[in-house]
Formats: sequence, C-alpha cells, structure tokens
Amino acid sequence: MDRSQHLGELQYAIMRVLWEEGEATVARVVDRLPRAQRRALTTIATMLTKLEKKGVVDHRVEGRQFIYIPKVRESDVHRSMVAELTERLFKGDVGALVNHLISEQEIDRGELARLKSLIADRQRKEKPNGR
Amino acid sequence: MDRSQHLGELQYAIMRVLWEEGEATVARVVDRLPRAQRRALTTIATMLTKLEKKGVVDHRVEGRQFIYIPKVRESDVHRSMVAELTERLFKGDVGALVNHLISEQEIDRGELARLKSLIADRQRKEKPNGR
DNA sequence: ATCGGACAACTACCGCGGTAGTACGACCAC
DNA sequence: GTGGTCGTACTACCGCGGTAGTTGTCCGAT
Repeated sequence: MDRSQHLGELQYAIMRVLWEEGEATVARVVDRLPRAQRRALTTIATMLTKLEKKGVVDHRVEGRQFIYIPKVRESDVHRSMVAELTERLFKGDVGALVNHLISEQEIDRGELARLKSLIADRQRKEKPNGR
Repeated sequence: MDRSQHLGELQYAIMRVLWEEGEATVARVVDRLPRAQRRALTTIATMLTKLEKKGVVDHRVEGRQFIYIPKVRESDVHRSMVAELTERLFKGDVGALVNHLISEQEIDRGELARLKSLIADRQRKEKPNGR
C-alpha cells in the first residue's frame, strides 16, 4: 500500500532502536537514541505515529502505554533504499554502483581482499546449478 | 557553503541534461528531459533558480535568456549521495555496502566476474607504494 | 508608438520529514 | 474526590522538493 519505505534520518535512527530492542515504548526509544538523534519525547511519539501510518511499525497497548514493534526488517529497508539510489544514479545498474564504490570511494586495502573473497563465495553459490 | 549537494529526483534529472549538454537554456532543459520528468517551463525555471541558490549550477545572461551551466560534476554528486547513504545505512562502511550489494541485490553472473577484475585492478593500483 | 510574444521574477501551494507545545485522559497518592 | 504525573493525541510550524500561475519587462514587428 505504501512500499516507498524510504526513511528519513531520524526515522531510520528510530527504527534502528526498534530493531535492536525488538520492541520498545516511546520513552525507551528516546533514551536508546544516540545523542545526535535525541529529541523531545513528543517528537519521537509523533514520528512513531507517522511511521505507523507509513506501515513500517505497529503497536500494541500495554497498560496506558504503547509498545512499538518494527513491521519491516532492516535488510528490507536497506534493499529498498539502496535500490532507490541505484535506480536514480545508475539506472538500476548494481555493477555500476559497485564499480563507483571501489574506484571513487575510499576503501582500504584489507577491505578489498575481503570483498574479493565475498565475490568468490557468491560465485560459488551461483554456479552449483552448473551448466 | 552548501555542501549538502543531495539532489531530489527532478533536480537530478535536470542536472543530467546540463551535464550532457554542457550548458542549456530553460527551454532546452525542458525538452531534453525524459518524458517522465517533463514539467511546465516555469517549474523547471523555478527549480533551476533553487539549484543555483544551492550552488550546483550557475548562469550567464545571453540576450534576454539565461544559459545555465553545471557547477559540480556528476561524479561529485554521485560521490556525495552515495557517501550519504553509506553513512546513514552502514555507518560509513563502504565494504558493508558492497557486501550488501553482492549478497542481497540482484547481480548477474557475468557482472561478478567483471567486478572481481575491477577489484584486482584496484589492488594493483594501491599496492605499488608498498614499502 | 504600440502590441504581442518570450522569458524571468514573484508568489503561492502541496506533501513530507522534522520539531515540539499544548490538551486531555487515566491513574495514583492523599 | 482532587491534584499531580505519565503518556498519547492534536495542532501548528519550518524547510525543502516539487508544481505552476501570474506578473512584469524587454524586444521585435507592425
């Protein structure tokens, strides 16, 4: 219904708390938020309401407070946000983005080796259907 | 002064035209825009004004029209937008993003091989300083 | 000199992320 | 039961991407 599960910075920070905690009240979210993202309680409450309307979180009532739980997984959000950027900047060509990353972005030497073996793993997983 | 050179979808589409053409009038931008992004002339003019205030384009006057020219390169925008996402989603760990791309995102077999050699090239370019 | 067209400037709006104050209901302590 | 506290709902506002109409100006044609 919504799908465009693109999250703003604060929204993502809130989701991160929810993913880590599994579930949380508004107050819990606020004090689990990194300093940089800390906001007034009402702000976080508003944001959670908006996130719920957007379909990425859900809540149940316990006593007189709301316990929020994530409705989407972090990897789903990653996938959709990365895909969005890939689409915008590289017409959906994932290879072009990886290319950009390894040639234009800072990436240390050890990382490169790790990536190479990652690709090798991936190739091994693709191949086995063989021929 | 601005730095946050993150561009919206239409803004990026407009910049793409400017990068392709080198420079262009408002009218030229409009009819070089892909159908999906085509808008009223005034909309594009407004957008160009905003882009100029943001510091990513410049203009000179010729007769009674404005010729807009890009002030930043496409690769700069790519770098800063990709870096922004990497920061947001992977705490700046480029390797983690590449990892995500090759394991979670669709990427065809031939592409993997191409990437592997890309990494090899990159390694060859990094090493030579090697003590 | 005047009129129409081309073009930029100005103005106004919408949606949404973000920000937070204030209102209000429920519960607890006297 | 009355007052304070806790916690959500409601409301309002800002900035910005996006959208475009209206206005004003300048120029070329008549």
